[in-house]
Amino acid sequence: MPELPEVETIKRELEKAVLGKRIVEVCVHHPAVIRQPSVDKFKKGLTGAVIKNILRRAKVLILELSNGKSLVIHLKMTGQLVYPGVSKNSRVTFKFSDRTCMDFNDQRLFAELRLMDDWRELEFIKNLGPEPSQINAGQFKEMLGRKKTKIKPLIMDQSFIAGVGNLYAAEALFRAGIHPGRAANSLSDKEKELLFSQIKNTLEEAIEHKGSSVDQYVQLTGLPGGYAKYHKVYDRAGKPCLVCKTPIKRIALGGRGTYFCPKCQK
DNA sequence: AATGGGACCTGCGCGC
DNA sequence: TGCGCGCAGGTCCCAT
Repeated sequence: MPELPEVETIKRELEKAVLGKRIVEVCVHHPAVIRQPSVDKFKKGLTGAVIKNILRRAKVLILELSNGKSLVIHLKMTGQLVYPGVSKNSRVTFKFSDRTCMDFNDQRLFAELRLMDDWRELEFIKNLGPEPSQINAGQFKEMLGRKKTKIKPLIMDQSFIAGVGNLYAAEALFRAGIHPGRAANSLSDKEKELLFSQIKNTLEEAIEHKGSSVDQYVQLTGLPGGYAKYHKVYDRAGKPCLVCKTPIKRIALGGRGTYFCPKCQK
């Protein structure tokens, strides 16, 4: 499932691969993924446009175009962008003037593609909290202070802080030694600072390894990311903690699978 | 305000 | 062998 590191990886690869290219044709093989506007307007608005700028906000990719519009892509769980495209089971194919193409794939059809006049007007983007890289520990502490929510669902809340999903929330909490079910305002100042630095560290390390390939995520090239082998708790239920050998536990928090070490995380 | 659950969707792994 | 079930998770939406 693409979270901040996976989307950032794709963003950086897109900059190398398709920035400056002109889109000459868009083939929509599964219209359900086009959320805005109509499929027809989507295709017309993209055809002939040059990709001028590529941005990431939270888990959202934004391709700004020469005609002033933006292609806004949320991969959700199983969305993929692959370049050069192989046109096998793709939901959408983007063809460029140099005769190369890019595939958008999405097994489960949760992903969302939009063509917008101003991506900043997307409600989801308006409501996003800050990027972890754009705040400091003091600000993070202040944000946490007022919240009574359980800490793990809170750091996964995109309106609280942007880009952290289920996997990295679990990993960061393990590294900070904090139980995922703790009330946010029960964390000591020291724990808040540690959690903040571990969120940043975990995300940065994952970006260095080009993301975690669990489920469907692949890099733009179609190759898997390399970070999954460094996971300490995610998807390791029953396996020994890499620090203390206690079996990793799985519970549900906010309806999501939550992995933690009952001994290391208090 | 916070929390829980279901919905969206499909493929996979499990148990019988 | 084959079937049915639960599960996976990002986000939205509704109910409590």
